[in-house]
Formats: sequence, C-alpha cells, structure tokens
Amino acid sequence: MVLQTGLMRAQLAKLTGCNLETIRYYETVGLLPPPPRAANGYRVYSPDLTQRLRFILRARDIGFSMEETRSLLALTDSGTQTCAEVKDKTEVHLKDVRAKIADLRRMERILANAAAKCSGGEVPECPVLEALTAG
Amino acid sequence: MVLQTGLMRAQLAKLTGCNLETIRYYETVGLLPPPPRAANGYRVYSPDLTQRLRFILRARDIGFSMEETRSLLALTDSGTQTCAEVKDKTEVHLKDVRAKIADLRRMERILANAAAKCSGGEVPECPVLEALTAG
DNA sequence: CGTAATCCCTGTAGTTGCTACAGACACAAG
DNA sequence: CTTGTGTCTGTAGCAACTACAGGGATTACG
Repeated sequence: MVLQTGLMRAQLAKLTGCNLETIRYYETVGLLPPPPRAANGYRVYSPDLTQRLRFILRARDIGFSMEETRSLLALTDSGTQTCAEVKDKTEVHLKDVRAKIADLRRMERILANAAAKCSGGEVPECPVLEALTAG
Repeated sequence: MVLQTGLMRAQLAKLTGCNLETIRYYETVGLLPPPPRAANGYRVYSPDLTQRLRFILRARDIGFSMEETRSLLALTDSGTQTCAEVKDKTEVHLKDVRAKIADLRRMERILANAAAKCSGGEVPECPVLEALTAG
C-alpha cells in the first residue's frame, strides 16, 4: 500500500509514539477529525493531522485532561469563538501551565538534590516530601 | 467532633482540594498508609499524611501515573532500596521531569504569544499548533 | 430526652481515558 | 490461490478515580 499524500494509521502511530487504537479513539471522541479515506476505506492522515495528534499527546503527557485539551485545540479551530473568549481561555490555560511549571521545577530541584546526595555509599534521608510540599 | 492531633477526612479533603473519596482510594491502593483511628472509628490524619497527600496530588497534576508516583514516594520511604536503585530511579524521574518542563515552556510561550496577539479586535489566526509541534 | 441533621463508615457501581481483542475485509508475495 | 500482514468495525477490559447506597455515631434543636 503506497500513498503519496499521507500516512496510514500504523505509520502515524509509529511516528508519534501513540498507541494504534488511541488514534481511532481520539477520532470517536472528536479530538481528531475523521480523516479522508483511501479507495479501500483506509484512513489517510495528512501532515496537519499528524501535527494535531502530536499536540494532543503532549498535552496529555503534561497532565491536561481531555476536556482541557479539547479547549486548547478549540483556540486554533478559529471562527467558532469570539476574540474575547479566546483571550480569556488562553489566559486561564496560561496560568495553569505556569502553575504546572512551578510544581515541576520544585520537583526537579528536589530530585537533582537527592541524586547528588545519593552519589555516596549510603542511602540518604531524602527530604523529598518536605522540600516539595513546602513553599 | 474535636480532635487535637489531626484532621478528619473531610477536613483533609477541603484543605488539600482533593476529592473526599479519592483519599480513601489512595489508602486502598497503598499510596497513603492506613491512618490511625479515633475511638469512634474515624480516620485521623497527621500533618505528615497531609503532606504526603499533597505530594501525590501534585504528582498527579503534572502528569505522573500512579505507579510513577508510587515510585517517587518510595524514594522517601527509605530503608527499602539500595543507594544505587534510588539514584537510578531518581535520575530517570529527573529526566522525565525536565522533558515535561520543556513541553510546558513551549506551551507557555505559545499561549502567551496568542494572548498578546489576541488583544486586538479580531480573532487572530493563532499559530498554536504549528509553534507547539515544531521544535 | 427524642429525633432530625450531619458526618463518618463500608462496599460497590459508574465514569473517564485509554488499550486490547475478535471477526471480517484488503492486498502483496510466493 | 493461499498465506501473511494490515486495515476495518464493534466491543470488552483496565487504570484511576468519583459517586452512591445503606448503616452507625455525634451535634443541634425543641
């Protein structure tokens, strides 16, 4: 099966690291639009669908729910919302993203610290919990 | 019900923003240890259990699975692992955390950009997808 | 002091977000 | 022409919560 214009599902899965079935799932729940089909009925994925899937996977990986991801995607599916709506939602997401970054940085600092201490022979009394929950 | 030494479940839920039932769930799956009980059988949560729950919630919020969270917590439940194991796991988590931070920063930049463009009257052609998936 | 409201207990059922499997059709290779 | 691989569909299973039902304890009110 050779397609000059796009990828088939398994190729897309491999390229993005996404599970094969998850791609179809995202289509059924509306995160991905139904792609065009080849003559045999097989789905054909264009580069911009590939890109959209990558976005969804990243959002998932950093802890956004499907509804939040849907809302993020809606920012780009323009024409459906007013400018004020887009701006408001964007700022809400931005605040959320910055909070996540702060949490991750805290965790990064603690883990780096623990790893450094851990280079000796003994298991240190890692102060992970204290350091992370404080501040 | 007045307790001088700790919180009851609903108080803990309110304090941490966690769902009431989720606290009990984390106990059944072993992320939280079974807390001591008052004379009437009610759970009593000490400050360090409160702290542990906060850690779990943060980890969840930034996209760690329950198993990953369990593994992070195990770093602090010392005595169960060798130094080498702790160090290895810590470094794996650290790498993961840094990847998440990179993704989030990318998303932050894009959202901030979109919000800035959006201050005018028109809905811009937000290049959110392109910018996020590139790089 | 009774009883209604509220909070906790337990077990279990439902929801979200995937992930895997079963049975049937498509197509390339030997 | 059949064997193997890849796709299709629908449906079932799993992880991580979340909600609900039925029953006991405490507190508040008349």
